Amino acid sequence: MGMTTIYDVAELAGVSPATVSRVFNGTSVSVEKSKAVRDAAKELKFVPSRTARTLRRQSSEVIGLIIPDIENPYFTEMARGVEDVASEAGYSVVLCNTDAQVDKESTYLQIAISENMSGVIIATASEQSDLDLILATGRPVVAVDRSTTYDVDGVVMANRAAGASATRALIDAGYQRIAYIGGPEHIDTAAERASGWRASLAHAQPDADLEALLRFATFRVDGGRAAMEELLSMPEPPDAVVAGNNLIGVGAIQVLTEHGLTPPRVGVAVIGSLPFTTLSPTAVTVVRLPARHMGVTAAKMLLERIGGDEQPSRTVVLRNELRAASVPR
Amino acid sequence: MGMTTIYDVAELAGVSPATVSRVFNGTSVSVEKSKAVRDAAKELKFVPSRTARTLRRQSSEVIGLIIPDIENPYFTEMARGVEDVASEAGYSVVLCNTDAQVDKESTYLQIAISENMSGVIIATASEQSDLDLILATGRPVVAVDRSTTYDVDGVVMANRAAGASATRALIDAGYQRIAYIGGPEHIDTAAERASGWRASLAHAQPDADLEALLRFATFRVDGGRAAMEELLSMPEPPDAVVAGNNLIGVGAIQVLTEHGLTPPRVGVAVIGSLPFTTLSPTAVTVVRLPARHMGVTAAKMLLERIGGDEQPSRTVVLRNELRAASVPR
DNA sequence: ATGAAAGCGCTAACAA
DNA sequence: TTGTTAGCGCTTTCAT
Repeated sequence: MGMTTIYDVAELAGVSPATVSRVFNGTSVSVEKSKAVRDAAKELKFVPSRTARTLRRQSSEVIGLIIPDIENPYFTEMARGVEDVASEAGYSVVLCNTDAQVDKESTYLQIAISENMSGVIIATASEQSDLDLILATGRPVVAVDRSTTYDVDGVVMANRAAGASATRALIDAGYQRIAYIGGPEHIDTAAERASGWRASLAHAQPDADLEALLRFATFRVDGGRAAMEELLSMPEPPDAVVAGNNLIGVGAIQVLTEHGLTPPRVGVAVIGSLPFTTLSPTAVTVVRLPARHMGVTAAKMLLERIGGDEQPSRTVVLRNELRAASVPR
Repeated sequence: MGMTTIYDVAELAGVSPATVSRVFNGTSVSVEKSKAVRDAAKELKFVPSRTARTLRRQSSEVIGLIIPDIENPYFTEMARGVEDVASEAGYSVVLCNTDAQVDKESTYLQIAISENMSGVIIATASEQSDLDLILATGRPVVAVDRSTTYDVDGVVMANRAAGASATRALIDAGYQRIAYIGGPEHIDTAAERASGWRASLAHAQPDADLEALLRFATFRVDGGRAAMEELLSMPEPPDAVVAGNNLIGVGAIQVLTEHGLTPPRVGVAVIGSLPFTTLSPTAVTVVRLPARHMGVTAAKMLLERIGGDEQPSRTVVLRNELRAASVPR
């Protein structure tokens, strides 16, 4: 029960505790002693205490990944990217789910400090997110998906371009009344994507009443469902819709299917991938967002900062990839 | 940069470090001193070091959740359940993704020990999984989804029943040649679900050649796709299929859709939910597995053990819920 | 109720 | 190369 320590190993191996520590940290130790230590460690099933090491070093090989919705495949795909890079570098990743609540987010940021994590990658819960405390500790922070008002590194999608090209694909396919269901207005990604839709549509149809075709929802399946129902109940319903994220897209398509309006009868373009869709892949236009790549990029940037990189903060904007529906209307 | 400690707070508040500690641990301190300490702590933006506390106490308010596939919604749904219960009790959850690899799993189990986590919830990567080391430390372990040969608490689904009722639903709907695509044969959940299928089908069709209709795949979308393609290329293809998990189901339905055999033209029953499907919910039979509930149950059991509960180990089997397709063939 | 002091397991500066 | 030793920040006995 009482864990075995470097002192136990040292005694069995006939060396000092410091030598044991050195063996496990790769600093110069003679071959014989090194072997003696390893043998003793194996014999005693020694597992070094990260806790003690962290306390001593004032830093742990752990990075925090703070996201608003762990059940959204977009974020889990990103988490995979982060994890792959981090574990390659010997870091472990603590995944924290905020449910888009600022107070939960604050708690996790405190924990990051309190556990001496070396850095944090965060998709902020809202504009209200408070990074002051963690930045005051000098820990590096990388913002993903959403940008912040803080002077930190960031990795974001080309959101306006995504909204624009999704919309253009529907225009090119001949749809006339193209609605937009976006995420919460106060989230910058949502606003930017909507502005891309607005620009494309205004360009093609200068006289269209855009605001009548615009809905804001939560970034969740039920948000997409509710907004789609509402759009269908309009006196003059849209003949196509752009979904502001993957889950909204799922909800919208579900409702359309239930109403017998399976795409492409009503045109659908989704910003974000639908990894678990059962639709024919050619029925819906998708603007693929490179979520995994976002995670990989963020993790690399964070590790550079942890390594002492002091250059001015950067924001990387990731290109997205249009896959237009190929089935004729 | 150097973090503020209880010593700094103590000095500002004019008390001893021990008193500061007591304030943050809820032991008896006079009202005035308590207030002085809180004020000083706020002023200095004091964040107590979990690392130091963990080292001293030899235990941290962290539980490890080790799963084979973080991108599978089944596991993220479960993670939500774990997280909700844990954070309610003041614990944080570290999510560890093993990719179904035993060596990654061992690494995470070592980290759990090394970080003094209070316990672990694990969906084992395989039969080879090695829990000896962590059990030797006396830490509680709860096995989820898959059972183990170790004497630990467990929470599992009623897998055989799930396989049987999925199959029966297809039989009742009038399908004749009902294939099965299961997960890897060596994983017990996969084997049990398959045996449920086998039993139901053998009962209804004593002369059927079951093995010709059985395929094993990975528990992933591509596994389902490959197996379904193979089934369709048989001289006498099946007219229905049972998918051994959610991702296999997605893959199978994708392939069917691409071949113009949208359910219910070919009958489909899936063991597990399809949270992001865009199908009409009535076209496919689903055996809902209560993943969130599994997480909740496991977390509660683990917390009881952490609290000192010493009763003999238990395994909870969770009931599932059949939602038969309601669209006629 | 409060303070003094020891020590959790490790690392790193200093000596040898 | 190796050992000795002083903490990292906290909790917790033991006195007071």
